[in-house]
Amino acid sequence: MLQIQNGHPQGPVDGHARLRPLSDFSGSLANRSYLALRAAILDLGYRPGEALRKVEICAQLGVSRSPVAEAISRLAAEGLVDVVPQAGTYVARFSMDEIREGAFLREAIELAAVEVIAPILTEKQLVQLRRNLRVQDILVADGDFRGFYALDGEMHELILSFTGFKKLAYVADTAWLHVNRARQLILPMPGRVAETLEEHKAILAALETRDPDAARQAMRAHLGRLITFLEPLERDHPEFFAPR
Amino acid sequence: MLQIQNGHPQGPVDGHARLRPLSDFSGSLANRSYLALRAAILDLGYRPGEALRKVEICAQLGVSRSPVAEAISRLAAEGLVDVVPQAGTYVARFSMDEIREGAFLREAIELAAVEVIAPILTEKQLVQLRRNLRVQDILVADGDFRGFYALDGEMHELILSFTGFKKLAYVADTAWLHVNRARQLILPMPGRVAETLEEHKAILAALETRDPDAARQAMRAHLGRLITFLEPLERDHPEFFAPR
DNA sequence: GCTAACATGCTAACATGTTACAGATACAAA
DNA sequence: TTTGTATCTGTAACATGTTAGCATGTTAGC
Repeated sequence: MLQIQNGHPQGPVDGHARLRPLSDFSGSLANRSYLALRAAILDLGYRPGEALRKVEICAQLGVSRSPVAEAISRLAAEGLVDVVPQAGTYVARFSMDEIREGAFLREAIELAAVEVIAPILTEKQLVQLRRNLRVQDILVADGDFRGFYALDGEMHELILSFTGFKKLAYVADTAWLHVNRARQLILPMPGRVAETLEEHKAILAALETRDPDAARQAMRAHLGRLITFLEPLERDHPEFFAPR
Repeated sequence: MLQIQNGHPQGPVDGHARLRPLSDFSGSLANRSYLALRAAILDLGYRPGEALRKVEICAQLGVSRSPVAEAISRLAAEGLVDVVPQAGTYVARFSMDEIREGAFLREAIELAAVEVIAPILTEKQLVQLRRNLRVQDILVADGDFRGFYALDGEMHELILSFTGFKKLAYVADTAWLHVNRARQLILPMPGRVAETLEEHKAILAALETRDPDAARQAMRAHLGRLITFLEPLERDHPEFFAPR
């Protein structure tokens, strides 16, 4: 996928303890290995460009190469790692193109979602959204950014689930993966969090009017603002980005 | 993923010759096995609900279980097969919900695509579209439905590629997989093909005006018509659909 | 006849041995 | 110094042996 021409700069930072134990996850060993690796990559525990040593990972997780191989092939499909045949596996570097593409895809999905659900939202569903927003309010007041991000994600997930389509959230999340990884580099700014909350409220308000176009507009405004905070990243952290 | 509770009805139909040889494909053995299986499933060479016998597949393709296992895990991720741990792998049945979801996702992507490209299309890109449409015209006149479907796919691919995003076409195709499989059950109707051509022309016409809303509308009309032909399938071919 | 314990066959999941290629290094030739 | 070639190392890709869970058929018990 990505050609790495010469030398693979940084090796492991400390050589261990970046993977949570498999007992934290559920499912087959392959699935658990996948989740453990994915979490570590998204947390930047493995740094972009770094080589993944399969034997080391096997030892750390206490499993054989088979489940780890399957985990890595799934990560490759999502674009989180680059596999160079017969040579090595490397944590994918950021790419502003991929981030923009993920944002575009997610925007397409969420705009289509609010458009279809706006006219047919039930009172029960609106209650769920209102409750979520009230909690967001409290978390912002408390300065609990981590909690706020969780509720943020939940709100978007709720909206997608109201379409009745089951895999939509998965596709949107996969698209958003690179954005989420990049977001680790941005310190949460109190002002931005308050703004985000206002944008969420505007989305709910539009949905309450049951006007598809208004809902689209509110959602577009929200997602459009997000990307503006990501654009400067390439300048600020060039070491994590793929050379152009 | 899908719970199969009781008995796995139909076995192999003729037991062989449904897989094209690996030499027809390129890449690693795992990738080639994936492509061969995928093609066979989409062609309905393997029927929905049928069990996939890994050893048989290995023998037919002349490879060991490893590449076939990876191929199957990819197919499972795309929802084309259902893996029941320690029990068996079955070709996924159709599900009208999944078909609708795929259509929704593809519509979301293509509407977003025409919306962004409409104002910025280059003359060169328009020429590509016009040329594609002229060929479609000829193929319809010749009654070459197979060729027409190929050009149809190419046109949608062109439009997505003009956004500059690389994986968009892949996501749209994956979403469309179930629809494509279901489409095998519909005989091409000359009238419908001519209609489709007109819809394609309307899309190009809208793009030529560089009006995003007109382009959205034309694309929406096109994709919306398609799904109406799929809805009767569940009634006409209940044996291929998952029980509700 | 009906139910439940058990035995059997088949499968995915996992472990591990083997192969072949990419890439680095060393060195020879120009 | 540069360039080409041989070798050597580490890795993914592949092959195959092993384990354990599910479905089913059979038999024992009632």
